[in-house]
Amino acid sequence: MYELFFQSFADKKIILTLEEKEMIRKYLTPKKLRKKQYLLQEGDICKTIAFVEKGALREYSIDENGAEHIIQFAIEGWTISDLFSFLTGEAATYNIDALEDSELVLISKSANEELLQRFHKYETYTRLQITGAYLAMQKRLNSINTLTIEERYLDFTTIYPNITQRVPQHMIASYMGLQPETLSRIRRKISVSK
Amino acid sequence: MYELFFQSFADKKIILTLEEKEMIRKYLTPKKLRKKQYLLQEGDICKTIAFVEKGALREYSIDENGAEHIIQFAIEGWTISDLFSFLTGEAATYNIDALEDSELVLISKSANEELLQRFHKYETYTRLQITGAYLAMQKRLNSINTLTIEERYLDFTTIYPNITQRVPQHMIASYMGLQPETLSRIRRKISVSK
DNA sequence: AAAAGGCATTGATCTGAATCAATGGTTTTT
DNA sequence: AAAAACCATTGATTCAGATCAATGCCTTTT
Repeated sequence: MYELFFQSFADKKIILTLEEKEMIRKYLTPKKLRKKQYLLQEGDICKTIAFVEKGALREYSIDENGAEHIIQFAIEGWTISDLFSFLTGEAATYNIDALEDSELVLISKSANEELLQRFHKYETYTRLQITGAYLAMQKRLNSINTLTIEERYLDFTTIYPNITQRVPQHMIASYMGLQPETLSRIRRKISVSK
Repeated sequence: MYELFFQSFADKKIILTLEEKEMIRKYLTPKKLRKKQYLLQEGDICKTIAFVEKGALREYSIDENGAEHIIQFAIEGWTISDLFSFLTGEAATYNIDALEDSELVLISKSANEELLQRFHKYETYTRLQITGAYLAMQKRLNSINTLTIEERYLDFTTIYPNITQRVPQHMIASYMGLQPETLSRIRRKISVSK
């Protein structure tokens, strides 16, 4: 259990002994989520960071017109949370729900704090994790300003080839800040030119 | 010297003794930059993280049409770098230059690595720093998808009231992903409605 | 098995931002 | 002090993506 979670330490060159894994394991809680089930709703306080062992989730905000805007997908190996709410204890501005039946590893606020204090490698893990997330988001922001929509979609399909198969197209449009009709037309354009 | 730099530790509730400050100071290099001078050019390898003690800088990419796209401003108390290039040693994709005569504190790659290894509080500082940057960027990305341009500009002026006075308007347009003409019209619209 | 709901696609039209162009003011250079 | 470069603003026009609308397919519900 928690294979992928521990794998994500190894991916960052953080080597854990069996004892260390045992120790960390005590701070973790497994959780299964059915498709369409919420992990977090806007207004609630985000109590956990979730690591995805299996399945797929989305994080999104809802604007004043009731439209959803997806800011992140999370599949196997990804971490998802309303980090601002988690860290500050303020009401969440994002919703998180499952796009497929999913298996998560949850880290509570107290678990996170204790792990950070007591276990140096966990702080390093956290630092590398957030650094990677920062760089990915910076790249995404830059793509929005410098690339055409076609290029951005092709980028998306190469970076997340799996998600394209698993997630409805209108959600990819939402992630890209487009209307579903627009993404449909972009895809047609691309398929014609090939 | 380095007042603001050490202040940014205190802001994060990281208390440093005089001895610790002395120790850190040995890893830092001061640098002055004239207005319009480059700190980093696309294609070079980013050798340092820069903390701004005084002045203002911008970080931007240049697209295939030669247009500039500003992804970040940095004024007093901010940190600026092409983090991807710094961490991987690959060629930088961003340019950084000074918008005013500026005074920086530079942290080299080796200094960063040694500080991370030898001084736990520095790793914590780094972690909190990148976490704040991540949250700010996430908020910015969400604003792009959920707010009108007017709202985004008003947000910008409240979050960075100083930058508005110090930076040419067309650069703020670039940061927002707009044409200068469009931002000018938005501003007129806002001033009329008040 | 039938009905309902969700989804991708396509067409027609509208609209907000980009583009092109000109002007006057301000700052920088010489 | 004059010339040059830079910049914000305004007007006219264009265009890409949004919106409105309809259709057929597929999946889920009953």
